[in-house]
Amino acid sequence: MNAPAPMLRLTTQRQVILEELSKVKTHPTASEIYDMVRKRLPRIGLGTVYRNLELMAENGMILKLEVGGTQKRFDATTDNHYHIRCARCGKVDDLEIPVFNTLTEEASTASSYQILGHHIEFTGICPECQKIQEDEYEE
Amino acid sequence: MNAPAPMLRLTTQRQVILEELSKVKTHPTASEIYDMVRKRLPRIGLGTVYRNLELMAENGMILKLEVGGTQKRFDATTDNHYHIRCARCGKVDDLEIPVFNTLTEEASTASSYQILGHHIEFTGICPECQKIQEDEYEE
DNA sequence: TATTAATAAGGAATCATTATCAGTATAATA
DNA sequence: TATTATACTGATAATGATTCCTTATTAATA
Repeated sequence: MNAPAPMLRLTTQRQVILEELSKVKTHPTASEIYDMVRKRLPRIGLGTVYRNLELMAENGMILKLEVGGTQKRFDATTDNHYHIRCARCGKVDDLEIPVFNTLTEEASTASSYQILGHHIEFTGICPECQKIQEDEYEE
Repeated sequence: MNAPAPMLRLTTQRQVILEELSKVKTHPTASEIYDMVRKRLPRIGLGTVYRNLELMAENGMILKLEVGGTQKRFDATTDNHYHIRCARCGKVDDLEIPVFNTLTEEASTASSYQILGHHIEFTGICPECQKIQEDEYEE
């Protein structure tokens, strides 16, 4: 059915993308990663960044976050954890609360889907944007 | 700061969009809603559908789902509930498990964000796609 | 080292969504 | 009811994110 997956070469581009993504605690979008990587590889193409993020996500090397907002975000930490997204600026951070492994079982009994996993996304206002909002009130 | 919100007129287009969205239990995308509405209003524009879905979401009449996948989805049921998305066909269904209101408080203590809410999205394979996968194995 | 398969870069193409604008419909009120 | 102000529509253009395509490179290995 599926063609055999080609072996992944560890090219310079791929390595740098992975390194830069691992450096940050945020969850950058493809074009943010492109900007980060371009400082070290000025001739890299945006398409290369997209292709490799996709390939590495398929191989479980990184996580592609299917969160709200218009752009997909990527994460070098692959173990399950939850996220919080700023409703104002769109930034995504990790949330340090334990993962509810029981949720998947609970969902299995409530649904005819074959459950694969779950993700919790909180919405809020980040500290920076809280400040900006306060300033706006003062004007 | 913000201009006063204009009053919302209940135009035919708006009414039909709301009616069609209320008819279905799924969570259609804007273009799916466009197709549904066009059977009754053949001359409606796609932009009108987008504009009105956005306005009605701002007014709390419907829910704009910030779920994974490339397209936004809309929901006529505005009370908080969780969703499950098919990893294969992208369909989104409701999940009948109770909402964890305590989660928001828990997140508040774990984060410096001002928490507004949360959403849980399960991933799985819908019954239809399970069938298709079984058929593929037999070949 | 020669072969070949995966990969890169660059640009075109696509898809979803938003913005613009000119004309129309509706509500407010004179 | 006529006038005026404003919301709204439909068509189309513009934008933004992502994917696709083509040709040239590059890494693995025979």
